[in-house]
Amino acid sequence: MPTSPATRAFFRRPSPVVARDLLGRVVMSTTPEGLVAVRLVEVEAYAGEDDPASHAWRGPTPRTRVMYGRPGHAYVYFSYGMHWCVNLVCEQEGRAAAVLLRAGEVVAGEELARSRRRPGTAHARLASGPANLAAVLGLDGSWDGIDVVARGSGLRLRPGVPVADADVVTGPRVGVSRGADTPWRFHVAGNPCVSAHRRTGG
DNA sequence: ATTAGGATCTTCT
DNA sequence: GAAGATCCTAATG
Repeated sequence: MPTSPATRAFFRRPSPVVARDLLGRVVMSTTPEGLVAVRLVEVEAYAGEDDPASHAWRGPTPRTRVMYGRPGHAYVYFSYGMHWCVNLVCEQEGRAAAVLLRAGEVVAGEELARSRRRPGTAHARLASGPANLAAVLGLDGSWDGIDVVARGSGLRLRPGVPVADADVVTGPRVGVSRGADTPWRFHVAGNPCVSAHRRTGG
């Protein structure tokens, strides 16, 4: 029964299980500018080629190459011509399952995180939304494929404070039309950093 | 409070 | 040519 997100076994499990377990965990990026850490409060699971909402639905492309690789690596993709978003690859090699990191609270490196966002952004909004979360961590395409389990990696996970079942809310994934009936979005009930409160409530 | 539009990548039709 | 795992700003009620 893996409990630490810093192990390969943690990511070998089904992506919805990994997603739920990631709530409350801390993602940390280290760059020459410094360190930023975010405690996750909202994530979404995607399956591989079985999942019509997944980037891997139609099979491998150059972009999704990393999704088909080993678990515990980051799949970083460019969205809507503007934004970067981060997933963590799950299950065994070849399965293309992943968890999208959607929102969190900045718990370390607030000043650096703030410098990567619009001036005047409220604390709770710094990492609210997948592109915002990637932005405060300083991530872009050069991070695609990075191993978050490897010691000394620039992107790592910490145990954080796990979230009790009573505080976990599940629902349909945000912004997807195909596969919208699959309740694989997980977030912390009532947390102000959750990105889709206004749209879906809870 | 809600809505509409812009930015311009990757993939599919 | 269109849609998408988005976010921000400006224009409206």
